[in-house]
Amino acid sequence: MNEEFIHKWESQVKKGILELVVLNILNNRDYYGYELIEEIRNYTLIDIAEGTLYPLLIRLKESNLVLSEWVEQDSGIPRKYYSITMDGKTTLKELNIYWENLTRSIQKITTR
Amino acid sequence: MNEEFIHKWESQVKKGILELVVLNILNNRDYYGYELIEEIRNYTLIDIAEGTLYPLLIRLKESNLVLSEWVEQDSGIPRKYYSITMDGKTTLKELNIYWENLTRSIQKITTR
DNA sequence: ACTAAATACATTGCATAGCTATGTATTTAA
DNA sequence: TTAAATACATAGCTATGCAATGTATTTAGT
Repeated sequence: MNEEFIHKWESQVKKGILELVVLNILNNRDYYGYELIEEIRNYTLIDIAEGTLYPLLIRLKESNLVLSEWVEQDSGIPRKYYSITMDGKTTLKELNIYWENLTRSIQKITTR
Repeated sequence: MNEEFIHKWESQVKKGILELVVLNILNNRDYYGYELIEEIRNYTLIDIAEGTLYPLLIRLKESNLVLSEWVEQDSGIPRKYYSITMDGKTTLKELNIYWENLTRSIQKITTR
């Protein structure tokens, strides 16, 4: 068993998948960044680094798939909430279709 | 719908996944590179570029997950056949476990 | 009261992998 | 005879995850 290979591979596998995960979570309700990290860890056991998530959210915004809004708190640091756009929803549908076909075909290979 | 985003995303999603696919296919029998491209296209509809596969196979070999052997043909160009190693098999089991957990958790997010 | 941890955002630089383009060489089909 | 297919390979570009680092506020522990 090649531990180093597996470690690097796990990082590579996350590329692209994290955007899929974030968009799907934002499709349910609005989240702020720090909250998303916890939510993703709870749902997928993926420990997403802050240095990964914040640039990711900026990319999604620049692609017009999400919007962001600063929200002051009664107590504590202001939070930047993200919401999915109409374009984000239609794009997400395409991603989910691609993902489903991909996982189904890989399923066939791993179990035959 | 953001076509450009989707196009880039599909490339990113393949990172890591292609190694999983190749190792799983090699787990059944030996293949040569050019043959793998066709096999992957048939099974997964993923059109893998030659410039992607050959470096990938070299990486797998350098990680001792596969072996390669030149095989002369009665007619035509010699083929370099790849076979999975013992280390490759145990590593692949780990990758498949990670992959199954990952896809199962994403499944929960996309359908809730 | 002081300190460490948690919360909440962000950026820089590195390592890695997919893709296009290009190259070599042989064989087959038009 | 020319184009396409077979079969291998590499260079450079682009994009993303991650560790490290930074700022600032709030909360919990001693």
